[in-house]
Amino acid sequence: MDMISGTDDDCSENAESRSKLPSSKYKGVVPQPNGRWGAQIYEKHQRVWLGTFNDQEEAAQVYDIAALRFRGQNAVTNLKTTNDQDYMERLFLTSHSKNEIVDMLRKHTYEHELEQSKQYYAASCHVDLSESNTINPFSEEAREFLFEKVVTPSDVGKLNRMVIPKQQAEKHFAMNPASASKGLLLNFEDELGTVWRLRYCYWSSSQSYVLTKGWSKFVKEKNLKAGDLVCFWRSINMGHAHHSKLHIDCKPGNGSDFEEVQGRVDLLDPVQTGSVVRLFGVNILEKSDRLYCT
DNA sequence: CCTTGTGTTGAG
DNA sequence: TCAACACAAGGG
Repeated sequence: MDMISGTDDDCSENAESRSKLPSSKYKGVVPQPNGRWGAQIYEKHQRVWLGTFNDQEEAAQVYDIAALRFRGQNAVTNLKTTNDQDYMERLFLTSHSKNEIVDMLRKHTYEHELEQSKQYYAASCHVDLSESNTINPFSEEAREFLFEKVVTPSDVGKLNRMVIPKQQAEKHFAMNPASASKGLLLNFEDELGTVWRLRYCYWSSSQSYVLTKGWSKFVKEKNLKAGDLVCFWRSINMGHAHHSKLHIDCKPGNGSDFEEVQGRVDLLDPVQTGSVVRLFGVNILEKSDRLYCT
C-alpha cells in the first residue's frame, strides 16, 4: 500500500549501475548517488545547498527550517506545521542570518544550537530587543534605535490610536505636507517577523502625529497595557544598500498600574531600581545592559 | 577511491 | 522556482 519511493524494491542493483535515482516525496529533497539525500532551497534564481542526510525526513526537516527562515512563517513546508507556535524557535530563526542557519543545517548542528539558545533564553533571560544603537554581529542587518514610548491609557483605549511624541515623529517619521491629511501606510515588523501595517498620519485638530488603522489590532494581539513599552527601530540591509525596514517591538512595563507608573520619576531609568519585565513567561530584572532573572 | 554539491537543463 | 541528471571538485 504505502510504497514509499522504492528504496528497496524497484532498483534491484543489477548490472544496471545507471538506474534512475529514486525521487523523494518531499519538497527540497533530492537523491544522492550513494543513497543519501540532499536538501536544497532556491532563492534569487540560485540554489542554496543545505547539506546531505541519511534519510528523507531529516532532509525534509532541514528544508522546512530553511524555508521558514528564508520565506517567513507562511512558507510551504513538508512536515513542520507553521501553526505550532514555538516562540523560541521563531525568535531563534529571526535572530540569526540566513547564512548562519544554512551553516547549522549543513553541519547538522541546528537542533543543538536551538536547544542551546532555548537554555540561554530561559537561564539568562537575555534578549537583544530594544538595545540602542547597536549592531548585532550575528545578523546581516544593522539596527538603528529610533525611540520608545511608554503607552498611555488612551493609547490602549477605545480611541484606536497611539500618539507618537511630536519630537520623535518629526525626527524619525518625516511626512511631507501632502501626505499629512491622508497619512501613510507603514509596515512594521515585529521580533517574530510578523508584519504590522499601520496608518501613520497627522491630526491637525490636535496637532499630533498618530498611528491609527491597524493599531488597535496590535494592542489586542500583543495584549498591550498602559505602562508597557513600545519600541521602534530600523534595520539596514547591508546587502541592498538602500533598503531599510521599520520594526516595532513591545515589552511589558513594570507591572504597576499606569497611574502608579506616572508617579515614578525613575520609570525609564533602569539604573535606579531596575525594571521588572516579563519575557518568555518569566519575570526578569533589567540592570544596566544585561537582564537577570528575578 | 567515494561523497558532495555544482553546472545545467527543461518542466511548471 | 523547482527537480533530474551528469560529473567535477574535494577530501581522506
